[in-house]
Amino acid sequence: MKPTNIAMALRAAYLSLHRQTNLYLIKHNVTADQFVCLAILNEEDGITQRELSTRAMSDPNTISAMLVLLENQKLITREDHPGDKRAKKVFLTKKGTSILVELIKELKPVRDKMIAALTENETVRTIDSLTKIINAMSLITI
Amino acid sequence: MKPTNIAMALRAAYLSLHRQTNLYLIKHNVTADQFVCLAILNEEDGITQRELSTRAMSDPNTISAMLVLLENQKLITREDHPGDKRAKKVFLTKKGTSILVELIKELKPVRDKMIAALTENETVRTIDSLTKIINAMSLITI
DNA sequence: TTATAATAGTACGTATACGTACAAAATTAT
DNA sequence: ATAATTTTGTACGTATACGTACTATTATAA
Repeated sequence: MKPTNIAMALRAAYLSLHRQTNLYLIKHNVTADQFVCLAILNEEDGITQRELSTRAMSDPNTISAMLVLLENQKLITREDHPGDKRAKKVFLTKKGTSILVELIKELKPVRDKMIAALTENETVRTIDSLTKIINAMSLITI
Repeated sequence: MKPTNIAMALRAAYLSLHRQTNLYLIKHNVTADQFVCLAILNEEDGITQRELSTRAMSDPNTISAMLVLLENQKLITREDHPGDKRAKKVFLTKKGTSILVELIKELKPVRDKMIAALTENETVRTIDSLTKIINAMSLITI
């Protein structure tokens, strides 16, 4: 598998990673994208949906739908924002926090494959290059 | 925007590129993923849906649904495979071929941003690293 | 040759991506 | 202070991602 251009390489790499991640998480009834949300909330609780969508690189509509599902599974809760009646603050529940620990364990083989695939230098350089692409493609710069 | 790990960097870079591409193509009623299919068919006509799904890194179900939409727009046609009654061969129509030319023109700003974002060496190295990730994440190696 | 397994494609269901449109609330402009 | 604009979140619709299940066909095994 050798993509001819960087766009197809990005597509193939992202989709492959996404599929692998979903495969390892499916037994916990959590998707790769839901894992991203849970992990972000684990870093900082009580952020707004807007902030969560920014950090997760997801559309606010998508976050809205995902949070309904995560709420139904009792992995997160939402509270009215005290200072802004439009906004909602999102919190990990105890169940969400403990499941996240399991998910992280479950994903160890994926992390290991990723670490084995690239040297440390390559990893740093690749993140650097991807960051440049992200900034170049940023919608803000239109 | 500086992702902390390579998984999130990949996610952010791919989604950003995908959004940019969709933005530039929407006026032609073609999505980024449909563009991928059209471009692959332009390289080689008459391949099966299975082959197309492999090259596009898409699920056969997804390809099936996309081809219905592209067929409705008269951008592709499908014929029974002469040697395999299960399979279908996919072809670009004249309209599909000429629209693809327009789409490629439309995407010039995206290509230019991508070229400006990385040096030639960086681009080569990034494709190389992404290829390693693709192979590491390949479902075949499970 | 007949039974079994594998393959190509589709139907259906759920999750995600995201556009448009909307209501409620907050911010800014005048 | 009031009007105009922006922001937060949701509802709805279409496209994509992909699992499961199914039919038809092909390839393989017995």
